[in-house]
Amino acid sequence: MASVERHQQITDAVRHAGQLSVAELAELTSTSEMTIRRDLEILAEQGLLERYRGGARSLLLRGEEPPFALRAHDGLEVKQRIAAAVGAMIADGEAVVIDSGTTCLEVARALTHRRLTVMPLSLHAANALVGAPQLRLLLPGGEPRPGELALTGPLAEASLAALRFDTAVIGCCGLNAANGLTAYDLADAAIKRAVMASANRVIAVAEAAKFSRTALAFVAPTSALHAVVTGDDAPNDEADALEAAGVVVRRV
Amino acid sequence: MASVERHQQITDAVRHAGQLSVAELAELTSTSEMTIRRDLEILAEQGLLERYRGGARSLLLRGEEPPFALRAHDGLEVKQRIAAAVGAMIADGEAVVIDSGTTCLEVARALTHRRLTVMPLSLHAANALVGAPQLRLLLPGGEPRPGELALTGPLAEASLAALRFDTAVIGCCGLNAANGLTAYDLADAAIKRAVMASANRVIAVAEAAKFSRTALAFVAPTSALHAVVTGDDAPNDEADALEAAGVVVRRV
DNA sequence: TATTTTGAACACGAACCATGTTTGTTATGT
DNA sequence: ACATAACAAACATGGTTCGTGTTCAAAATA
Repeated sequence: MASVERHQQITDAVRHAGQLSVAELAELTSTSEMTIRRDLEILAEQGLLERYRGGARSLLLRGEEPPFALRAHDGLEVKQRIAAAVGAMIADGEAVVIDSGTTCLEVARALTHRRLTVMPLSLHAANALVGAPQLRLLLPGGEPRPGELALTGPLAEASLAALRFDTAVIGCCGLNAANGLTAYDLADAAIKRAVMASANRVIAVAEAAKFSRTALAFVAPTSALHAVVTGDDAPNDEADALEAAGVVVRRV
Repeated sequence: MASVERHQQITDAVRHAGQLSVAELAELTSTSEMTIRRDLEILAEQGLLERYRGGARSLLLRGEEPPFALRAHDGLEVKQRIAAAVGAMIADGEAVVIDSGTTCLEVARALTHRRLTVMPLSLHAANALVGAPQLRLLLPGGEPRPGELALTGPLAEASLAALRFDTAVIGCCGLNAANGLTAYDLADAAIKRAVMASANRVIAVAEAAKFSRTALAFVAPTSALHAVVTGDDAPNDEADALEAAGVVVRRV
């Protein structure tokens, strides 16, 4: 599949330049203009960019969260390492709630063949877990946000309020000592808080980039976490601050 | 895809004979034994049959409900006609809850491009509706039953109890004047009752075969229904009995 | 131990997908 | 209104994948 990386290339180039012409993109990727047009059609359908006559402009604003399909393939190896480490921290028989997001989706995949009770908070993870023989799968209600398929809203919160989990695995958009754990989406932040309230142990997953980012919605201070699993390239000062706050830090 | 109809052929033959050898199946389908083995591996994974050395035996017991994947392609045209008719009975802007099952899945598909609020009771339907632009999608909580992916249990009932719908579309395993609406699964029957309690109007969908069948779990008498949509080959006496009970009957 | 069944490995062919080219249509600018 | 550029549909082509058959070594059964 050379096409997916060309799509990535186009998306990146358009995002960086703001807008680019079909001819420029054809030259950049050394393909025909027709191929570029077909690509742009697909990418526009995914909401990544907007076509205009002669080219396309990016719809990914600075600071805005890129769509799920894009993030899913980004840094997959790190996410899988993190997911494996989280899996090792969970004992058979536990009841686990897994947040939405691409890293948490990998965690769900890593737990597929375990003997556990699992409640995923996104349909992506739910679909990944369907059919797992030893797994007891539990779904919260809610409204799936387009693309992300994260279940939010009163129904989701009610589902969480009715349950108590051994472990919660939550993702985040930003995580640092100064601003705590933050999320892009307000409804998502509310869910994360509900999750943390109904779990005995909270494990946060966060690639290194998350430490230097802060999103709109505040969820909780870092002291509310019991453990953070991150990549081996996480900044030392943030890791130290977490440990000083009593959080177990695992770098993989 | 000639393979799917060969799978169907194998499943039917094995179910009819109880068990068959690899050689017999190879001759029946005029393929190689290796292909049969690969097919059996797939079918065994789906729980349709059980392999033993030299052949396979059916796991589909008489009277038991065949698995979802099998029913989904059976009588698809009728189901789609029924689904279209149901769609015509629903007005834009309504809040609709859609039951699990293959016929209801078609109803969900028929509503994809409508402007509605929809709560599907199975993950199959949920996945079919994800990404529909004009649709407000709402999911109940619950435990997805393997294969069927119908959401059941206390979480699902709680989600339903919190909502009021304009219309409920429910499927069934059996439907006739003598035994009312019946379902194979107890948990499913409980959900159907909850659905009916939280909807102003109840439309049941039922292919003709459902009228001559009665399943284990009683859900409700036919008088609890407002309308029944069925195929044009539905038995007259049952249709008359329904109309006598004040139920609108639509045959398509 | 002899025989049969099985599944992994390789090979072949068909179907499918992505790409490029051509051509007619549509939109834009002067 | 005309000329030009961009677009999209239609067709052809090359590459890839998927399904199937064959062969052979390993495993299970008698």
